[in-house]
Amino acid sequence: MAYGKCNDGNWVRGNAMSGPRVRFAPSPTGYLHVGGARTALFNWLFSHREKGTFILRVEDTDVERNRPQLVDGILESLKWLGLDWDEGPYFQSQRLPLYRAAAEKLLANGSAYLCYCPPEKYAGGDAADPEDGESQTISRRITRCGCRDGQPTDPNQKPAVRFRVKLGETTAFDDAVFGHREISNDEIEDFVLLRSPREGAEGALPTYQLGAVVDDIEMRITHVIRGADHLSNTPKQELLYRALGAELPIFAHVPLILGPDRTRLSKRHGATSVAMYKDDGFLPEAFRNFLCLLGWSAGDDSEFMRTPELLERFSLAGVSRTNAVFDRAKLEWFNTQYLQRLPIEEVTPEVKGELQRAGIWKNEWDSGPGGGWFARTVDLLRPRTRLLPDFSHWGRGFFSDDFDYDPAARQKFWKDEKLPTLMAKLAHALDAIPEWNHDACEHALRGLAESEGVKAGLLINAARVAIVGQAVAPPLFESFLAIGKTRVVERLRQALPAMQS
RNA sequence: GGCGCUAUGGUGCAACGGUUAGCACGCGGCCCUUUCAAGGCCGAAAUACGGGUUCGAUUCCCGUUAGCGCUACCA
Repeated sequence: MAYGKCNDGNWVRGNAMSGPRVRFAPSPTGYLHVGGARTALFNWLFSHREKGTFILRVEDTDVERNRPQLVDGILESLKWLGLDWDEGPYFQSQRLPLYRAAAEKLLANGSAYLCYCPPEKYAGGDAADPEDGESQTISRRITRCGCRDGQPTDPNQKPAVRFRVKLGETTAFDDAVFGHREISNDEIEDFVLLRSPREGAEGALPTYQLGAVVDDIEMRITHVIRGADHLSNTPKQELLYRALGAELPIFAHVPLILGPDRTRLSKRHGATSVAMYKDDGFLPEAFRNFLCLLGWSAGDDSEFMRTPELLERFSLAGVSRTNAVFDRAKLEWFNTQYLQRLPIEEVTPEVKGELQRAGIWKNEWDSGPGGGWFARTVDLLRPRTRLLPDFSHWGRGFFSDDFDYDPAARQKFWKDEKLPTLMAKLAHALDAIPEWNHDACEHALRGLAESEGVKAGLLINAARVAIVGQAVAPPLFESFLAIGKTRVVERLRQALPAMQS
């Protein structure tokens, strides 16, 4: 082996002069999905851990399926996740001459040949392969047509360029995650390098195999960290590296992320795009922490790990080989943990963003005396929050006078018919408090309960619904302080009519 | 169909020849209590199956099964 593991378990070349170079190469056929995000995260962690370079490359060679406008969304999602790159984004669509030159070289040295078979002959293999398992058993076979031996099937066709796989040999490589891999070349088809030029197009487009390898060579990628769906493709790429006279990078394939039904995660599983999680109100760091633990572990029981710790502990050696199911419940748990455990100054900006989205943010909370109030209020609310929108939904009454009474809360805590009278008295008693503090409020309320012969809980629960419209809220007297005397008294009085109905 | 990869509670991970198989999420119960969370404690829940190797297999080997991947002029 030309390389080995260094102390921390990460694979590096023995004589690496500078740090490793890795890349994340999404293709703009959709949004950034969680599987891609996890791959990007591993690359990012690895490159930072090893003081290397993280390159972003957009693989947009499939004109048919490409949606250029999706690129921005992908970049945005990466940024939201905090996965910044050092180079790029490079676009394969702007590097076409590179791939064509490589194909020429392979043609010239006999590693490739022109294939004149009509594309339809091979295209649509999946369509012809019935998912239902009924009838026709189309066994797909390894493509080896007459063109390989210089007998063009149809010289009138515009040819594609295929790689000439040397039969009777074995191709092997060492994967940093899956270990030693070996396959007989006889199992590898003569894969296409350059697609046949289409009508009206200016030239031939490369396939994934060619594009990825040429770019990885040209960009001097040292570690290819990507999804395990490429494990079976790797021998082909190794053949390409050799035919191009390039040194092999270290491959590290990471297991796939599955849906709850253990099939590959896809749209029908619901939220699969990173953007949706952002919209749902997850914190990027919580999402990162969760994602990192899908297919990787620090080797012990550690779970809650902030990014610096992840950076410190990440290693390819800790990557598992089994596919993992994406569990939203656990993601939410992580978010809850972050919402509660982060230093308050790290969560207030996020809450500010949420309140802005909800249209109830006031600039006076930003700094000065008001800033202290905002941070204290967020701190008061956060033990009961799970996602960011909780602040603007059930926490709305703390920031806005415009809130509704939750029907279930009214139903539950406004049942007692004495309540309107009691609440009026409570409002009066609170209004009379000279110094608005926790104990004074509690004193006033409990005193009233005692003199009226009712349980304090009755007043507490009813008052809570009256001041914030919710059955769920922080402890009442702390809520009183956060909302302020004037508003509390006002809201108590305003609730009276609703309480009677 | 062919080739390959994988296999620990429902889920994510630990145990890398010897443990009463550990942790976390979720679930159930209890405590706390001013609602609801959080937190604390307790509990149910797993080595896919069958053969080997070994004094001893979750762990190593083989087979079966299942899932997934590749088998495209997609990436």
